[in-house]
Amino acid sequence: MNNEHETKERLLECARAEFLEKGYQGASLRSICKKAGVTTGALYFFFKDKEDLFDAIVEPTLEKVKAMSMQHVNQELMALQNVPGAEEDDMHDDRNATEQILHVLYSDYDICQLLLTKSQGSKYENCLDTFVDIFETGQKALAVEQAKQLGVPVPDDYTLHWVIHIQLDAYVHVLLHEPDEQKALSHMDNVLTYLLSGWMALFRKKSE
Amino acid sequence: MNNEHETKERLLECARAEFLEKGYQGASLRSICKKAGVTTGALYFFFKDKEDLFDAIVEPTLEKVKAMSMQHVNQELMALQNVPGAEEDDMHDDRNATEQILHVLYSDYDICQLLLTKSQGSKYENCLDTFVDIFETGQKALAVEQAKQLGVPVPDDYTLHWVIHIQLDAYVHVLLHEPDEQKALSHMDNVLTYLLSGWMALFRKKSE
Amino acid sequence: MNNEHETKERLLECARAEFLEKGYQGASLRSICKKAGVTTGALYFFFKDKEDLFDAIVEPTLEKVKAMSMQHVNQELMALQNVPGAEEDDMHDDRNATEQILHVLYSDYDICQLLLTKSQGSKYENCLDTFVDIFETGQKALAVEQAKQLGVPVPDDYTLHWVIHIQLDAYVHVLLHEPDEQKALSHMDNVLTYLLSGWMALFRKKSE
Amino acid sequence: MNNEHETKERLLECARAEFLEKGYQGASLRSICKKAGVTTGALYFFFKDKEDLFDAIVEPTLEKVKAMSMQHVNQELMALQNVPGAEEDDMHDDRNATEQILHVLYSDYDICQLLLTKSQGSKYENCLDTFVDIFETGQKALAVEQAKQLGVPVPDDYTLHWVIHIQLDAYVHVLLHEPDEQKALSHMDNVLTYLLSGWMALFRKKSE
DNA sequence: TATGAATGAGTCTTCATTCAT
DNA sequence: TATGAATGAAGACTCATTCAT
Repeated sequence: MNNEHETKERLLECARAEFLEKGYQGASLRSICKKAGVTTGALYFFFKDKEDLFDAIVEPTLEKVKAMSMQHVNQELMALQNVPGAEEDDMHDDRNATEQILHVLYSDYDICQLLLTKSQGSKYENCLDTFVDIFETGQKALAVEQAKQLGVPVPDDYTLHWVIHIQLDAYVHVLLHEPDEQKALSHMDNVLTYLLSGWMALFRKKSE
Repeated sequence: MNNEHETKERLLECARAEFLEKGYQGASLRSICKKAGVTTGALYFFFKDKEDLFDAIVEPTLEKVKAMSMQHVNQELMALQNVPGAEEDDMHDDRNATEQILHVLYSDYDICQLLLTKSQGSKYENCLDTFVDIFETGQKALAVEQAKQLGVPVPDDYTLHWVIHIQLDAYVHVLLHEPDEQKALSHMDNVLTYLLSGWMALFRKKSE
Repeated sequence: MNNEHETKERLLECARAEFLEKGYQGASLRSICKKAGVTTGALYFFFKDKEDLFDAIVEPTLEKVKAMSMQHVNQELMALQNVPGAEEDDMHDDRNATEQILHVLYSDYDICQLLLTKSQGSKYENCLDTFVDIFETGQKALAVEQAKQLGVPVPDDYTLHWVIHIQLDAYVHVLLHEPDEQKALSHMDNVLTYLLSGWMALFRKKSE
Repeated sequence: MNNEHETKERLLECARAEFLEKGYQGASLRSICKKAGVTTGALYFFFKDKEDLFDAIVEPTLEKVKAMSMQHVNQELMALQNVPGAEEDDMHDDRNATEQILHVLYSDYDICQLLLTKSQGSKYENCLDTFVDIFETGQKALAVEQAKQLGVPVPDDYTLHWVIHIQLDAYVHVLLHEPDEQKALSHMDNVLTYLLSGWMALFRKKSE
């Protein structure tokens, strides 16, 4: 009524706060509406149900992150085909990628918190798996290529799967424990070293 | 009634199943009692409230794991003081430690699931942090010692903190995705290589 | 908007479907509006409230049937005064009347369903009584005349009242169980025999 | 608490009143509880849900009437096999049967009202059909027998089905319009004459 | 004519918890 | 030890209705 969708925005804001505070299951629509200064009916004018409200808060961010992830994977795949290239560049690329990824994640800081730690009971409970799937293709291709060049066997699927997980966990962890983007980035430098070394170790000849 | 604590045991068992199925918040005490064939009053004779019931299920395991963790840390600390020792032994020790740790975790398989994925809303929501704290002391001492021997600066606290996390995450991940203990152990071999390489990379001279 | 009363018609149509499906009480104005592709406000422009909407659907048919019923009663009354006539003609007239009545009822088949089985909670809950009242006058006159001619006492009021009811129930029953008008009519032939015999039995001398 | 099931009884009583007043759909559990002086939780201790509450009120009566109906049908069937007997006795039997049936119905007067006019939306909406089914077998056997004796064709199924309906409707009608059992019975005498004549008319030779 | 927004009371139902017995 | 009974607040959600625009 006032101006464009003011109430809806207020509802979304209050809902985000409530979900962050109490988690998806613990959140109360009543409480959200009270904070927003409207009746429950108003909420149901804008949103189909609790899940739909959560969706509205979380989907845009999720889509953004998903799109970015796919783009990164595609770039990696293309780089692999064209220039079977220098390691230093890889490291440099990784750094850039990390910076971009972190930036997107920190742009929607609390939405990410919501998805990662407060979504139990909603359909986003295991949304991390989606990203594992996305990165898996790229990582596998990389592993195959690298193994060929080094003349060693390709690490088994389970291990590769786990490596993706641990890399994603690095982002999750930093996001969950370091609220400042700059510090997060600088910390991620060390982490990348760590992860890269680990990754290389998978391609060492067993006999050595 | 029958013998000593039959009812209590039955309640605990049904509660565990319910918590596993629906999570801490989603679980219903009524439903637990119905499955156990008693009335809610009976439950409240044995347990103060919902949280207390969850405690009773989860605490013993948690204590066991905590004790074992502390013991491992202590052993490591002692080993560090006495025998500034051979690397191969370290690797060997790590393997042994991993085996023991996995065994304890898999002994109480579903309690661990409960704690790691179904405790949102309870005070155990972030119980992993406790273990990070426990291992942190040991890991720091190790880092200091190792840095001294290699003549490089000690990695910063944040990084060390994160390393612990990633190591614990390795256990969490395997526990969450591999129900078979033997397979878990064999997989962990690869993972250890990965983690150890990452760890070593933190002590490489930057100039190199 | 488009042409004259397009929206109103669409609302009426959707409302009829909803009332038929869920009954008066179970029907939802929202749901009706959604199906009609308008907002609730639009509905309230055309109709005062839920009852008024139901009225609009049901009244025309009700009036039509009421008018026809009164006409039949009047014809019967007039026939009674003029030609204290032949029985065969009666039967023949009855058959004609039945045909006409059925035709009107089947013309508005689902409105009749609505009134007879889905109007609980509305003011039409007992609309059948109206028709009992209408036919009662005619039937009583007929009974008096017939009793006089046969020299037997007139059946008591209660019985006469009931007879009307049972005759109407015959229509109701056929309407509710036989969707095809032709079959309904042919079935009604047997029923008329039945009803006529019953009616005659009320005028038999008790001594016989 | 007070004495045996006092609250439950009070709930049942208030519920019956509310259902009678507003119908199944219109009744409000809140309102029932308020009248009974308990909270909604109490109601849900005794009854699973709204339907279950309605069941508890209605089932015993329904079972009683059903049992009695089946017994009557069985008696009729047996009488048919043994003594292909005197008509006057039949009439007499019918009278007795009617008396018994009416007595059972009037014993639970308002439960019957509930079932017949206030059950829309519940699973008893069409409970009358059950009774049609019950009586249909008996009536058909009777029709076959009678047709054989009189040397006329058996009336078609549809007509027989309708006859049952109309006979049951007689009970329904009297129950719905005459609150006094004695008056109802005396009225039913006339009705029986009517119905019997109608029934006989179905077996008259068409040529005559 | 009709929309979009909102109300407020109401729906049935479930919850953890209590307590006399 | 445990039951049976009950509380009271809250859960998500739907309702018919209103009204400024």
